[in-house]
Amino acid sequence: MPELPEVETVRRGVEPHVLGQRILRALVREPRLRWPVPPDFAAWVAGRRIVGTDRRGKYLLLLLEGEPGAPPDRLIVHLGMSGRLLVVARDVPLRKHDHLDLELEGGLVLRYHDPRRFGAVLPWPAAQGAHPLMETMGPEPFSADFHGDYLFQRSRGKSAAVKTFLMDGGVVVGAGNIYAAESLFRAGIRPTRPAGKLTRAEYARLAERVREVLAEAVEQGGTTLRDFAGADGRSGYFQQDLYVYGREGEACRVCGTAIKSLRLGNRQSCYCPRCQR
DNA sequence: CTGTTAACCTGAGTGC
DNA sequence: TGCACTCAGGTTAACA
Repeated sequence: MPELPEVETVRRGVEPHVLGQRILRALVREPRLRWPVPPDFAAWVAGRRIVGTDRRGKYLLLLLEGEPGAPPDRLIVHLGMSGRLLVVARDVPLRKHDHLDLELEGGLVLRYHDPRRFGAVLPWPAAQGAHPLMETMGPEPFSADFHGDYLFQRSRGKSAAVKTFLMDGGVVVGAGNIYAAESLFRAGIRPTRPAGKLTRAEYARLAERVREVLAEAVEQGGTTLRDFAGADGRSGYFQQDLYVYGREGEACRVCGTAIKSLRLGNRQSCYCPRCQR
């Protein structure tokens, strides 16, 4: 499910409900996520106040009040492929795969739901410094560090397909299968081109389109194909704006040519053979 | 080092 | 209906 726009949509949906709220109690029904929820998790979060939210790549962060004067601890939430983080009333009945609840003092519950359990909920004390997961990440697409020249430099000597390169979280965070395909379409670049062979100008275009696509998708509340929902359970709308993803065999919305599909790194990759060279 | 593949897990869809 | 099979928005461990 969730690439950067979906995670950002969830963050924005969650934030107003949780800001300043104290977590009264945590209930872990199923600790077996991508990484196990540690046994002391409930004790670690109980009584803590949520002082902020943040996002790094596809990771949603809840900032928890630490010792006075100390930086906030973090609760790292990853939605994997099928995860949801919902704000619900306390009496909303449990469904299958509701793995974890954070009960807030105002009466609401932050509920983590994830059928495939590819996601994670991890406590991360500030005293432990940066999480290893965040250490190896590339720049945020909306940061000043992300631009065409950066992609150009990073890609030199690489023979891997440009789409694979773009989806590598060590290069830039946030673009998964949908948005990599859409960005490449808008930039007019074929996903199979070896990353090291693109020109500086092509990367300038690509960086711009990556930002554009992600920004539009955030604006639309993300893309809902199956599993994704915002914190309020509602769908996103960006699926209406897709040019290539999931449109194999359909007519290109720009030139009418049939959209083609192939597999790159075991991922379906759709493109327009006429618009993308 | 780079690049590719399989694996993690459940559910939905398809074809027989 | 049911069974076997394929595929799905992410990430990483294991391999060549």
